Amino acid sequence: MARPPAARTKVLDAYISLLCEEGERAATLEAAATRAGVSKGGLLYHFASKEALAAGVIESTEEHVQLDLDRMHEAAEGASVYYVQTSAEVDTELDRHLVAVQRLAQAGVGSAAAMLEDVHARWLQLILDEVGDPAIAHLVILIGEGLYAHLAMPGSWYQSNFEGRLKELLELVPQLKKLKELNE
Amino acid sequence: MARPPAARTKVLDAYISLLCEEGERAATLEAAATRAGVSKGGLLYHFASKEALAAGVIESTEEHVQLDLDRMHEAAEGASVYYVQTSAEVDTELDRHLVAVQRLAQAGVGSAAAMLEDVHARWLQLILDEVGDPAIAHLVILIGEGLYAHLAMPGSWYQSNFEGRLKELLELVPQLKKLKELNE
DNA sequence: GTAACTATACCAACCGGACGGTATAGTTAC
DNA sequence: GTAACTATACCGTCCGGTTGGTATAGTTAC
Repeated sequence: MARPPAARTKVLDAYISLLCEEGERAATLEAAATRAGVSKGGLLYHFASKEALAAGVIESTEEHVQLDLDRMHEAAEGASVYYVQTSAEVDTELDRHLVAVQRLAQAGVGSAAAMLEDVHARWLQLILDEVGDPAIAHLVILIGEGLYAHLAMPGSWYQSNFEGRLKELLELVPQLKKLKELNE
Repeated sequence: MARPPAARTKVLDAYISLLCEEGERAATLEAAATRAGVSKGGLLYHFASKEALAAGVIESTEEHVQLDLDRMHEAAEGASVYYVQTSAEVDTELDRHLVAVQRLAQAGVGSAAAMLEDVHARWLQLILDEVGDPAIAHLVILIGEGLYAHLAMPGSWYQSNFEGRLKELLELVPQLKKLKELNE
């Protein structure tokens, strides 16, 4: 191997950015190549098809997810709080990847949808391990999902209405565990 | 004047179905026309452009949203519970419309994104009127959003994991109001 | 009352552009 | 000399939109 495949990484990153910022429809092969500063031929040298590109995104995402799950497992603040907090983070590499995968899933890429299901299942398991009760775990997952949906949506409604309230929200999350007792 | 424009309604319904079931990319003019049992030309007679079709969906959605907000305002079980419950309903006309608008928003249709922001703001206001505390209202909105995100996602993970747990969840929602006191 | 005309509600065929993908010939860095 | 590209040209397909036409029902003029 002579030179390291610099283009491969750049193309993947550009494609993810396009998916996040412009949507799946705008994320064409040529647009990805241009944004990556690579020729279309160069892109297709590394990713033989658009499907292969999507697979590349998913593969790269899986690595980030695995790291996140490890951190979540060992988080001092608990899995639930960690999960909600990271769901609200916009600028991490993991979130960029997950938004991209979400876009792919909604565009009909089956493996992307499957991956999201799998990730959700793994998140749920860790939260369930912490909080014990399935209904509470359900609640926590939904809150994270809700935050996530806002991030994945174009527009700034979330920013202007919930900004700064995140800290307050995170303080409420550990209290959710008490709900079950309260309910009985 | 003469015949009623039967095609118009059928086309709108077909386009919404396509957006929900197959995604924005598959929701082409020809696909919508075919599903509506109309020629492409016939479709374009009623909706001069794809943009006009989207506008038709949004307009139709606005009517359903208005009805829902009225019902939410007068719901005996309270705005929060009503909101979460209806967020989990898959088969209503309103949800079909909202999923369609969401798909449009993520495909870059600005007016669709604007509408969703507006609807969220109105939902939040009603919930805030009920629960008083902004952080709790925040929480409720996010739970509904989370449910909604699952519905809008292809795949059946939600069905197999959360099915039947909705009742339990809905019982927890009114308890959320107590969180604030608990926290102090 | 009927012929001429208008408006509505479509359909079928086509056009231009974009996009995914192929092919090929040449270039650069190690 | 080989992996990692660039550059360009091209093909088939699909998609949004245009055009030209048809059928039907109501409206007007006489």
